[in-house]
Amino acid sequence: MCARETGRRTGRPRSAEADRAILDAARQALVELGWGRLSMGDVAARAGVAKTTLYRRWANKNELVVDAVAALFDELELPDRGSLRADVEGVVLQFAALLEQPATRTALMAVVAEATHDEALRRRIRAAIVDRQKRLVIEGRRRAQERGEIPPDDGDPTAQVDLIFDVIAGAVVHRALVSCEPVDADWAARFTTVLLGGLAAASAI
Amino acid sequence: MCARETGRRTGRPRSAEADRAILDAARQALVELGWGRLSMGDVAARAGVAKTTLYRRWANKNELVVDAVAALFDELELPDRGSLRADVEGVVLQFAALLEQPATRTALMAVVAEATHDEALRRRIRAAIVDRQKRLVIEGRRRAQERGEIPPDDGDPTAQVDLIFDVIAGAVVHRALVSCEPVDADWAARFTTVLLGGLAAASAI
DNA sequence: ACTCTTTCGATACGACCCGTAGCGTAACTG
DNA sequence: CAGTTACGCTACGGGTCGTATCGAAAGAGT
Repeated sequence: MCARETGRRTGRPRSAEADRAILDAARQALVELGWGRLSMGDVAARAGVAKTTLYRRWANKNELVVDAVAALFDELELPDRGSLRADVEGVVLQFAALLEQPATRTALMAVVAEATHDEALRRRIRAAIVDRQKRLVIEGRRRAQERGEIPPDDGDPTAQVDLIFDVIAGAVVHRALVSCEPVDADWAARFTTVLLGGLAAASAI
Repeated sequence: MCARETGRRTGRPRSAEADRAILDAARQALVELGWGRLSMGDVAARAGVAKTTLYRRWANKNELVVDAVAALFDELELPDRGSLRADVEGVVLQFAALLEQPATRTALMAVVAEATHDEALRRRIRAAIVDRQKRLVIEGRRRAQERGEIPPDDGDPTAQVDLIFDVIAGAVVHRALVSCEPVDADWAARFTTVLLGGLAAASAI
């Protein structure tokens, strides 16, 4: 989205090191200053590059910050822990650990807030962050079906996947970012009990 | 937080009409422009007052916007609909309707994002918005216990109230603001089924 | 009526930031 | 070496924040 590949045959190549330095500087500045007080000049100074270099790669502040944030969520995974309950608790704690890092927390809230009145930014965030994490729900469901813990699909599972995703991500984000209370193993266990009990009741209809 | 009561014995009184005009203008500007592009000069112009008048009442932009937002959540209520399920569905839809208003949506996200790196603002928001809404959960629980739908408390119900609150508010906020999909009667019904089933399973332990 | 106190409107101001433009230089290619 | 592109640097216009200043207005008390 920043460096063109086609038509670039000669000339001084872009510094990949500068890319990393800029994104790191942007994340660091976002943590320390927040969205409003983050300035492009400051990011450039932290990265040790000129401000014009930032604008050669990203069109504006929003684009740069979103790119800096998107990479933070790539580390989420869903290792097979042997049972649906363990998988859910595992991903809840993993997600919570990510949100406990000030970088991720500040970045996510800032980006979501900015997207509230920017449709293009909203689409970009949904594609880069939200839809990507839904894979975790889909994968966990598939494993649980293979284990026989939940019944196989009858029809389109999209609605149920969306509901589960909103409940998990919503509850964790709300507790971590709005209520500002810890998402520890005890909370994860109680939350998982509610979620699995609820899904069992819902599928029994 | 703005008008002092002690020591104010004489002089020209503050215009209460200006207060309302400023808060209305701030909400309107927040909807149209978002946090980043909302300017104090613009709010002053919309309200028909001088910019200095804003700074005489609020220390800075954050304080003004938070005050403008806090009032939006006062309209939430929990009418008795006769059953726990109906009460939950009612408050979910009511909350969702509030979040569907661009004013509330933009304002909430902007304020939460701003609070991520501002401890004082965070405390203010929790006291003014979060803790206030927990009353809805406490009241709904009490009614359900009186009806015999859920067992009475054994010990401190704080943890369960907090969990329920995070699940309800988190799921609704996440669907409405992050997933950007509608919270309609169908979704509310399915969500309530999951929640009540989960609570029944949790209390059966 | 007169004074005192406080608020109000209007204007100007310094500081900061965004995003752009121009220029000379560095790095890489054929 | 010539051509092309990225880079650092500087400067700029436009906008905003928050403050300062000053005269006028609106009440309260005597």
